[in-house]
Amino acid sequence: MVRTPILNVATVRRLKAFAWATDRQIERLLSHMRLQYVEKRTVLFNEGVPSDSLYLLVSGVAKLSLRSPDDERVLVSLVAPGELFGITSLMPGMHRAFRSEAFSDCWVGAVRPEVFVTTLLDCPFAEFSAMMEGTVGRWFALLYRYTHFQSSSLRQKLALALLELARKFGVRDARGTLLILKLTHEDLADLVGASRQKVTEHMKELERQQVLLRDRRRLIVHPDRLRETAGLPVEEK
Amino acid sequence: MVRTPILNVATVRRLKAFAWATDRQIERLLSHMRLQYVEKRTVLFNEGVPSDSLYLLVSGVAKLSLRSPDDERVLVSLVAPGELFGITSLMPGMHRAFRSEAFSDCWVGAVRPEVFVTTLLDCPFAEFSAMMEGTVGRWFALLYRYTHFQSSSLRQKLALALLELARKFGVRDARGTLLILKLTHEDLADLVGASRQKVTEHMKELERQQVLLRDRRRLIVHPDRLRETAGLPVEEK
DNA sequence: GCTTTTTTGTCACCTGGGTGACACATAGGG
DNA sequence: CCCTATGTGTCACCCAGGTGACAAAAAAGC
Repeated sequence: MVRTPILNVATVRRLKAFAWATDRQIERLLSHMRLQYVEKRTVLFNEGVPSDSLYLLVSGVAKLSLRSPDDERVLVSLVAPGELFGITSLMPGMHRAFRSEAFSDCWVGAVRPEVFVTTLLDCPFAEFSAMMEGTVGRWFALLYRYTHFQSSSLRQKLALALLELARKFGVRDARGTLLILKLTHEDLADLVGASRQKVTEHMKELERQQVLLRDRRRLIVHPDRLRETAGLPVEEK
Repeated sequence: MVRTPILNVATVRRLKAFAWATDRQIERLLSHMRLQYVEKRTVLFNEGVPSDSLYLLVSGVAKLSLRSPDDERVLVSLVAPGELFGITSLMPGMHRAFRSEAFSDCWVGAVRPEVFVTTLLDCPFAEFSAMMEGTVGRWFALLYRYTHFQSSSLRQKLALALLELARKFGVRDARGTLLILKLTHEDLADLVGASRQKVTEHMKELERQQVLLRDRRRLIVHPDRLRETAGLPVEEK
């Protein structure tokens, strides 16, 4: 039988969580936290689902992972006791970026993000949340790209990188999405961590497959087809 | 000659920056923002330096990069007009994670992070900043690892991953830093995106080189030597 | 327009790391 | 304590992508 841990201010301090908060704030927060036992291998949340809770790992080890194009699991990170996770819940309408499951038997505390923010910061959740999105949302996109790079071929990495560029620098055009930058193959190579030569080869091939085309030194891409060659699930934000 | 752009509420709205803020807030923010022209290839800040400004890209394209072990530049991301960058300044005492330079001629607005936060959120900077660190600081460490993976050999990736694990799960021990987890080579392989077999080979070699040792199924690592094999600059947080 | 510099396209060749296969070691459960 | 399942060590072989080299094509100066 497993004994339920006691979750009080002292425990939280020992875990070095919320180091910046006062005892009173932590007490209030704890009163809204539901503690749950999660058995090894159990999935706490899956990537892509709406995120409505923020978690504190009390004991054990949790694991964040994602599914790669060829259906393998990429282990993104291991979560240590005292760490907060499920942070997408702090940004408005954002879905889970990773799957979380128990790497060993765990005790986990869950709170609603609104409670978390208003308790520890006394500022409306909506404002904080918008601020987070405006500032760190970008980093998330980056992390997303890099974690997906992990198990991708060069072709897929290129597609992923071009998709990000299309989102940032693309304008609609009769023939697709026009990237308003002049990029050399070398720039792209630096972006995906490959050699210039191979990038040239793959770009040629992508052009041949009508995934993109070039008008002088401007690229026009076809996001849907890019998404397909990147091996991403059909529709995604 | 270059004409200085006009930076007013309308311009900011067109850039879709700070979409959540009111006109009054944006006006106040702008009154504290110093606009500067940055010529192509000019470095705005370097990785590792203290970060005391937050930037808004007004026009042009900026570039974030880092130097890899073998002294190559990894292009981490291209920044589009309307994006905020230099976000490490929002976390207490954090140093720049990347170098930022102008990819094309740019106009950039700079603000002090305290002004940014207090203007847009009306909450003390110190509190917001601590909150950021406590919540998204972790993601930064991840992004750091993944961006460094880009140009690393398997051996270096392993070292990087083990360093992160040591930071999270390590306890000091007479022989080094003991990781209080039972990890299989397969777990490590998933973490660095490699095959189990190769991980076995490299772990064996690292053991032979006294970078780490094994006590039953627990790892004891030597962070300094790991840092060395990871090809990281000598001392770093 | 002509010259210089920067990109692009394509080779041939090499190497780090993936794959499959299998023996051995270890750890846990009963 | 034994048996089974799970982890480790080591092969031989293959392939994606790196490297160097060089010619053709575009851009950028002038």
